[in-house]
Amino acid sequence: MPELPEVETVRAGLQKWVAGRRIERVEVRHPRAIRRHAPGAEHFTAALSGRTIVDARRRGKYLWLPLDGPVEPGDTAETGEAILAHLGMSGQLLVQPPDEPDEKHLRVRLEFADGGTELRFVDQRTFGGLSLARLVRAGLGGAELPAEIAHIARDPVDPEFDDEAFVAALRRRRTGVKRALLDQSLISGVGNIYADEALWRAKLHWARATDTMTRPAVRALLADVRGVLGDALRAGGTSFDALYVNVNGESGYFDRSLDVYGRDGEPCHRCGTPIRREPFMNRSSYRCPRCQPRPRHPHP
DNA sequence: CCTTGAGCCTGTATGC
DNA sequence: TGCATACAGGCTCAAG
Repeated sequence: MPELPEVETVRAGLQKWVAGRRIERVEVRHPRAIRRHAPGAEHFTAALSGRTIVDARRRGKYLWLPLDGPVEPGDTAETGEAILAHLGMSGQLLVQPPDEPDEKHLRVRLEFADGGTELRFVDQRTFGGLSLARLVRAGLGGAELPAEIAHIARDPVDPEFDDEAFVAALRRRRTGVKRALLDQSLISGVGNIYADEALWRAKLHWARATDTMTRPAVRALLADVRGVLGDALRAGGTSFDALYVNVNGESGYFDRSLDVYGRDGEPCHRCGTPIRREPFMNRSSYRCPRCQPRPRHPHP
């Protein structure tokens, strides 16, 4: 499942393979894949044709491709436009030769004026999608980013991530610590997998009440979040099935070094106690019952 | 305002 | 064999 490390791997691939290339033709094969683009498929296709992709950027799990050329008529303070992409659970952005047969779940195809490789958005479960976004300046001295994601917090890999503001904000919340880690308006880029991994490293139960955590405990957790993400980034992203592949179709391999996620019944790498899977927010959480015992006063 | 939980979507795995 | 059910889970939106 694409979380921050996987999306960053894709971003780096896009920067290498599509930045600087002019879009000639766009084909929308499934309307749901551009459902966040309100004006519809025809507008999306027309607006992209002839534009050049100038960069590949990312915040959390979102990535966008800034475009050259004209902004929409009437725009004033805005700084430009970009193709905004979210991979959802099963989305892939593949750079493929034109003669490569279409993937079964091909949703959008971008062909370039140079006649070389094309960019394909492939997504089995269609939780992800593409849209055309306006770039805006987020606050004074803020980053330039798509208007739709201006509410998303900086991710912990961002050099401008404010550690102490995060520590204070988390401690102000009245919720469980895992829910806080998954809240993209508090910290972005962390999903179910890396949340579980970071909590295992920090020896914290998912239901630990955020307002009972000390400042040093939150700082330590943040360091473990960075540790997990950093290890995954170095490994090139995680893959659990064939659904996630990077921009060139190459599978990630960080799954070999996971400590808890997907390891129900297998021994904890620290103490040998069998890892346990349990329901959490309509999905699953994995933890070591001994290293991460239920807190005395869990958040309900 | 903040917190919570249902629903979206489709392919795979499992049980009867 | 066929059918039903559970599961994967980031995000949105409505309700509390």
